[in-house]
Amino acid sequence: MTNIRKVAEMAGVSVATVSRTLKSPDIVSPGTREKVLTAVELAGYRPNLMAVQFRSQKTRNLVVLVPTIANTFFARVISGIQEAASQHGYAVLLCNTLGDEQAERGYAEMVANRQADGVIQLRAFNPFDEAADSPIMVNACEVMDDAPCPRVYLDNRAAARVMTEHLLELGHRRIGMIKGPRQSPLTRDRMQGFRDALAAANIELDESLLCPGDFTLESGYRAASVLIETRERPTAIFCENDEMAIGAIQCLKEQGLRVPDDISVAGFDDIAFARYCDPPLTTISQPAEDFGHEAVALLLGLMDGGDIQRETRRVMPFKLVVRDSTGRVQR
Amino acid sequence: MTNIRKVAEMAGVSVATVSRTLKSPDIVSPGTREKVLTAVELAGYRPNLMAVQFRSQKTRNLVVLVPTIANTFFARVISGIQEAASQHGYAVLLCNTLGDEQAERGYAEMVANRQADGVIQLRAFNPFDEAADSPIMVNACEVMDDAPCPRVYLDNRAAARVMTEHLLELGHRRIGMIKGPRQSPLTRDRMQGFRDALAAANIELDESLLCPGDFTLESGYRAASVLIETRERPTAIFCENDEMAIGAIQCLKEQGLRVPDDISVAGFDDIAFARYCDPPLTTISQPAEDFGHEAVALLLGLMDGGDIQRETRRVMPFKLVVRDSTGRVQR
DNA sequence: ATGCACAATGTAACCGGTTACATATCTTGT
DNA sequence: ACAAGATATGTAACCGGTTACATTGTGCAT
Repeated sequence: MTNIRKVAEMAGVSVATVSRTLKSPDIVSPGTREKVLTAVELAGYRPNLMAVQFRSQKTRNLVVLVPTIANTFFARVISGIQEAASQHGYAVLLCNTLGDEQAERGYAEMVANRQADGVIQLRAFNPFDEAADSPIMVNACEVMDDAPCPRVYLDNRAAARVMTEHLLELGHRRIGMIKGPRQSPLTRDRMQGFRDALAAANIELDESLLCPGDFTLESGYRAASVLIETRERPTAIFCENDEMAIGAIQCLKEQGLRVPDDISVAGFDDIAFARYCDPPLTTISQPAEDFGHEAVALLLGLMDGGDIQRETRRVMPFKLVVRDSTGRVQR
Repeated sequence: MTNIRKVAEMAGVSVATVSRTLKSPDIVSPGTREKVLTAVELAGYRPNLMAVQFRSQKTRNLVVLVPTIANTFFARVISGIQEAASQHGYAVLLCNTLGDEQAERGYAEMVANRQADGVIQLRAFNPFDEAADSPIMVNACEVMDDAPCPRVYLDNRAAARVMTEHLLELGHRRIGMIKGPRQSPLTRDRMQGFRDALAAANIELDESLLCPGDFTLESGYRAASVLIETRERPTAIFCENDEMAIGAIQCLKEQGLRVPDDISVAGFDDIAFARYCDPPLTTISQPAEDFGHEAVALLLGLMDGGDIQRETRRVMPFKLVVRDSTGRVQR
């Protein structure tokens, strides 16, 4: 393989001159520059990035820990990360962890091992040693309450409250909820927003209308089948993501219920399918790609040792998108 | 940062002994091994992977070029790649190219630059210099006819033929098709399978029933709205992927048509949503994750210089999944 | 006791860039 | 004409592992 020494020999200069010609052309004389560049061309020389990385102790790789890439919302966030990263000359090492904490710890070690310069964690779990109090990490989407790093997230509580108020305005009083995994702070926050709205409207929450789910289509389907069996059926169901909402709608329709005439359904995330299901889904839209952009920006800032502190937070905006899956309550 | 020399000093041995203790413990005496291991522990020593990679000239990174990560089928393939790669100690560098050939060429250079050991390309495009006749690459899913590398793919022609025969058996004679992007060999092959089945049944193909699409929900919706305006409306529509089928169904229902009573719709891929749309979609299921596993296996074989040749091919199995979106033709 | 095989460990070259420092050459002001 | 500074280029150390080769030590056969 052609290396810098061979090129130097061909051009009749020293290795330092070759290196300088490629990195800061302005400090070598035009004549030598010409000689070196033709030699580079002739030899088809490409600097060995591994040597560069080794020397500079920077990989220009970012590790991204994602619970499931199969989730369309995460897929969009990753697109955003990828886009921002390559704009800044970073590559993305994707790690589909399926929530396996041991695997996440392993991937986080890639930073200690110098396979990557930093980590973007999309789940509320700290894969670093507790002792390390300032890991090179940014936590996005599902954030920890006490993350020792910058955070990018949605005000899930406020968003859930807005959606609940929308349902209340349509006259719904018995509202079911299909929740995410128990340990997810997303679930806790969205639940809290739901409670806030009910409390403000002086409505008592019927705990039997809270159903667990895990953000998959299947779990939404199963949860809906449970909810419609309750003694007094809810007139609306608020699902913590769109996949579960779509699963729920399918179940309701199979049971002969009309959406939204007999029962309203709301989702969360505004994935592409939300607009194309039947009926199109009322949901909360989030700027998924921007979560990715912002996470990368914070991580790069953190690595630069700039003014990004571990307390830094970015709260992203949301929007209530009303489509046809929610309607005025019938009596 | 603690390096091997510091550990050697702490343990009172040479750097070679430390290296050997960690790489082939059996060739150092138990006594020294003990000393070295405690020193490693004490110092919290982690070998600098960049140095290791530099020395060995192997990165243990694989580049994956994917047209859109937002496509649920590709998301599953990537899951499979990731899984197989990490089983073999490789990390995945994900590159969401959006079909930008310039970007793909740039990512392919990561191999020449030693940022990665090989490439998995999920699109029918050769990002390497034509001159390089054996790039370290495997082409999967959308494969080139003349790829200079191993291939993993479905017999799309046969699968499309099977689906078309299913529609013919249900009595359909006027069948529309929503195609993928013109330049995709997937489209060409599925079209060919479609033609094969019609020809075998002695049915002439009405070219006006072929509609272009681009594998997105939106394009399926638009194409369907065009198809139902044709003078003599088709009784079935075969879509080249599930996203377009779901978009099409939504359009048909909005126009007051019942699926499958008025018009049947078939998809391709069997994504998770296919089972949960209304009506559940008849489609072709592909072992998406296995495409990923197989692609990694071939790539590793290619890198080992084993018996994997550039002519090697793996044809993956498919299955017709009949659900409720296709039905007997009404008259 | 001598020689030989083999095991355990040490020494130092090497991978391929980058860059601090040294050296040589050319300007410019007095 | 000469000092001082600027400009251009070369030399070699360095990053942190790995490993060929050298060295030393140990056991065993003769």
